[in-house]
Amino acid sequence: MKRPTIADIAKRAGVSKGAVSYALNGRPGVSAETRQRILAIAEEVGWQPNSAARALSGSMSNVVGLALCRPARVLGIEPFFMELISGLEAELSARDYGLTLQVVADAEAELAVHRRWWAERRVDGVLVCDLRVDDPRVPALEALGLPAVVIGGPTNTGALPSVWHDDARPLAETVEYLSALGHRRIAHVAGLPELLHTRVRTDAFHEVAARLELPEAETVSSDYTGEAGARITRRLLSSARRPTAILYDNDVMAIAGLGVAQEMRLDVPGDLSIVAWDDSPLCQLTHPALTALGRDIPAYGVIAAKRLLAAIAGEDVGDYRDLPAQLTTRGSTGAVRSRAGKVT
Amino acid sequence: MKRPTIADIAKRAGVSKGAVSYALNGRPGVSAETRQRILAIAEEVGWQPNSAARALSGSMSNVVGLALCRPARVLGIEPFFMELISGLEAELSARDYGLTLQVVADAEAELAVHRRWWAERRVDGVLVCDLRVDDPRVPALEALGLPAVVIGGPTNTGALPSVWHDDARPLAETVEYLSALGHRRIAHVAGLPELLHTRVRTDAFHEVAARLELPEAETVSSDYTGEAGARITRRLLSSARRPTAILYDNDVMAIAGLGVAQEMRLDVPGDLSIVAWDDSPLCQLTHPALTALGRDIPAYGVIAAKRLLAAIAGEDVGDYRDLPAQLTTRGSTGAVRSRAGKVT
DNA sequence: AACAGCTACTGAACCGGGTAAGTGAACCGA
DNA sequence: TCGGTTCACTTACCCGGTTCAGTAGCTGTT
Repeated sequence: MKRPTIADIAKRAGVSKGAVSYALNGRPGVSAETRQRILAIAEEVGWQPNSAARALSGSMSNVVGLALCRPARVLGIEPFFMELISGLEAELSARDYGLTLQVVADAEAELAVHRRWWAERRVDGVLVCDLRVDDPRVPALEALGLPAVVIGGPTNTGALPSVWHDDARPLAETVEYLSALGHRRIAHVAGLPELLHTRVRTDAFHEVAARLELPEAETVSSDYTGEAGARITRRLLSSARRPTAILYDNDVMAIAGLGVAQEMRLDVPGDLSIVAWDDSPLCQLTHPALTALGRDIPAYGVIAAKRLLAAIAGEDVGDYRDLPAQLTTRGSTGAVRSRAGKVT
Repeated sequence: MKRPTIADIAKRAGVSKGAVSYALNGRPGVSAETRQRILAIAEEVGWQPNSAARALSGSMSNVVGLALCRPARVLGIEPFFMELISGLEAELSARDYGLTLQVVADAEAELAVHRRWWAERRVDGVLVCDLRVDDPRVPALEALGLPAVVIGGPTNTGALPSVWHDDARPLAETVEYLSALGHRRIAHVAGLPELLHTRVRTDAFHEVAARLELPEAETVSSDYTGEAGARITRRLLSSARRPTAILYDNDVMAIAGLGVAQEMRLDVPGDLSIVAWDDSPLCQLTHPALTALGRDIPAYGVIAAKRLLAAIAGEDVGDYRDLPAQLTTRGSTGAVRSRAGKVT
């Protein structure tokens, strides 16, 4: 019942601790015969290395950290994080790495957690989500020398490697698609304005709006909750010159927006087209189903984990550009009705 | 830049390592004056205990483990797990405990993870989710002597303490409520049949159906996905004697079911009443909004964490019964239409 | 003065691995 | 036959804390 140590194995094999250590780690210094004997005993007694002892002498914890700073409600309802975690986990556990998770209140708390993890040598590296426009974590992590991979970017990441994807192009393509369907008044319900990807999307939105000469393009910030999505949609649709298409920065808000439109007796897509960013299974459950910009999030997590492990191993990891989001058209988008079109 | 150790502090304070250890841990053996001096130095150099060294000598890792065995898609879309994790985390981090997460493929893999964690002394205790009817993890964890708290139960948990809530009563109340609204043909779209709570709910459903003399009460198993919910709903509503009310074991299936009903031009709640188990914000985004059985999941997580920490501390922890789910009625349930009622 | 009892420490062992340096025996070439 | 090399180990110490057994110095008691 007591957990065996290498000393126990050494005693049973009639060799020293050192020999056992060499044998178990596949290092030279023991004969093939002795190695076999030691491995057999280790197997028999169910030996596993004590992680603390390994971490203490090897100065590696074989753990990476992920701190999330979103309120419980949002974390729960956003499939993104769990899908990302699934992907991270798949890669980490395949390489015998653990993942520790901490939910924090804000960016300062997250930084404090990183510092503590580092000082306590609890993790070998961290993943940084929700990159902010002027993110205090980037210079702090650089100063600490704690291996880190930023999920997002690729700008504003300092010297930290990033795993990113281009949001500007898919956004432009989506607006171009809506424009081709005849939409002239398009609104963008964006996410938290302090997040970098919100900035990227918003900038791209205004740029393409200018290019396509859509002077009434409007961006509104939100907090990703369904309530915010509903409230903003209600306001947008109540205005005299209401938009004929709305692009939401997550699926929950898009679903809420669809609900508001239906409550206001607007036909989707006849009177209003809706596009969601983040194509989770939820998008297929509504009626009409939501046209959405989707990516393979677990795969993104796998890449991020691979890169972080490489960075921990001391490799010189550069930025990695993942595939951009793909627009999947479903029932929520369509051509502008002639009447609605005429108002323009 | 190099992280300070107690030896560094000892040198600067002109005392021995032991004295520093006593001072930093608030134990007797040093004068108040010396203690102050040592604490000041520790503060100044930013000392934090090396977690590996502590774990090695103290034989406590200050980490608890949570293994989840659901596919990425389901994990992402079920708010339950993230909300639970938020709650767990709130309590754990307040007590300087970490949470390690692992996503696994099946119950055997989960057990293997528990064994490894135990053998490597990586965790001080584990949380067990998704209790199965005949769960191999229970006897295995008992045999290991690894502190564990089962989230679910209270039966089939052997000698392990559980944090549970009664599903039978809320289910019965829900069926009684539907019955009072005139529903006679009620279906139950249950979750994975191997999960204990599915069994509890299903048994309760048939018991109350017998009591209320609803011979056509039917339970169908599912895998919690929206696709399953849609498929089963389509089949139920296509039958000659279709149900007038359906109770779904999670919100995603309920939303999918609502979609199918609307696609089939059935009025909700006129032709069909819908109740969802798990009241996430999603339930309020549909039209009509979903009547749902909800609980405070983060609070449940806090309790589970408290209990696990108590069990780790060697306290004799008993089962804890949390509040049962509360039915929140919204637009998706209503009285049976006379025409529909007559069919009975 | 002798002794007990206390405080405030010190020194060393210990947790369970990793690893550099050292050792004895076998082997090998000149 | 002897020095050099390699092999297969052993020895001993390290990682950074915790903890237990001393111990020196002071106080109080009789």
